[in-house]
Amino acid sequence: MPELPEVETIRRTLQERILHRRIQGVRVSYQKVLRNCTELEFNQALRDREFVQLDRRGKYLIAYLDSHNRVVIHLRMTGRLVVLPRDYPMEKHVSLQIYMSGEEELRLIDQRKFATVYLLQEPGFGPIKGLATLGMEPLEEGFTCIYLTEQVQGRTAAIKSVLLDQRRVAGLGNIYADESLYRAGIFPGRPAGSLSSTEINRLHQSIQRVIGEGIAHRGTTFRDYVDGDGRKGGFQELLRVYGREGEPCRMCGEPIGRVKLAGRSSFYCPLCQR
DNA sequence: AGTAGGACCTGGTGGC
DNA sequence: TGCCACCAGGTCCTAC
Repeated sequence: MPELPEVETIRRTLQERILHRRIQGVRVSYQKVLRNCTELEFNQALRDREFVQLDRRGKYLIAYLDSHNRVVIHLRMTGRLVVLPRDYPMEKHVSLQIYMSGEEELRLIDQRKFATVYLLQEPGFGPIKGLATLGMEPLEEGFTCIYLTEQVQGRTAAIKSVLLDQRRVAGLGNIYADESLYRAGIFPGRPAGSLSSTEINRLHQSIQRVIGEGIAHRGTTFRDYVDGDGRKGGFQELLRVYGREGEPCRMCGEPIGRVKLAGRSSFYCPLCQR
């Protein structure tokens, strides 16, 4: 579900509510959510500790304990993280609860059970391959036109697939990739290597703008995304193509089209995107 | 090296 | 109302 702007919004809202609070224990109701440790090990590592820092890399959340151990969470499609009073009624699909001082708890709720949680007790991100191999983030200093050019040149794969490849650009998902390509006027199925330098420049600018605006609007609630406070995002009002099949393009009025690329729906304007 | 397809899961929607 | 096929914002693995 959440892409970079949503995960960043969750990070910002959550850090106010979980940092520097004593962890009293954990409860794992879906065992497979823990990918590299048992419930017992997880409980032992967290109990009587506190989180001191909450970072984000791509779509991963990284929570640092005062022991220097780290908890890494990826929400995948439907994961949600919310802080609630301990006696708040249990929702369906709760995978994990972390009990904190102050009679509150952090809940991981995940309808499709794809979300993953790791406990890292050694330096580095080795055990989490996707995290260890992430590319540049759109708003990171190193994400330059030159960098993007290196990522696309010589590739025959569709530019959309390249944008979704987290090793090349960290944090884009289906929504923000489509919105970036629309704003750059590039058809998602174009071979990446066929983009001119002008198009790469436009795409670079579009990605940064779309991600920046996405964060400013606290993410996109297309289905059920909410931040750590339970609030919906606002960027869905600003979507130009995603989910708008058949509706008029805001630039030219042509009905928005949809194609399957790499198994994913891609929305685009047949006239504005070449 | 690339890419297509299946796997991981559940629920909502639309067709009949 | 019931049943069924299909769809979903992500990533990983295997097979070609």
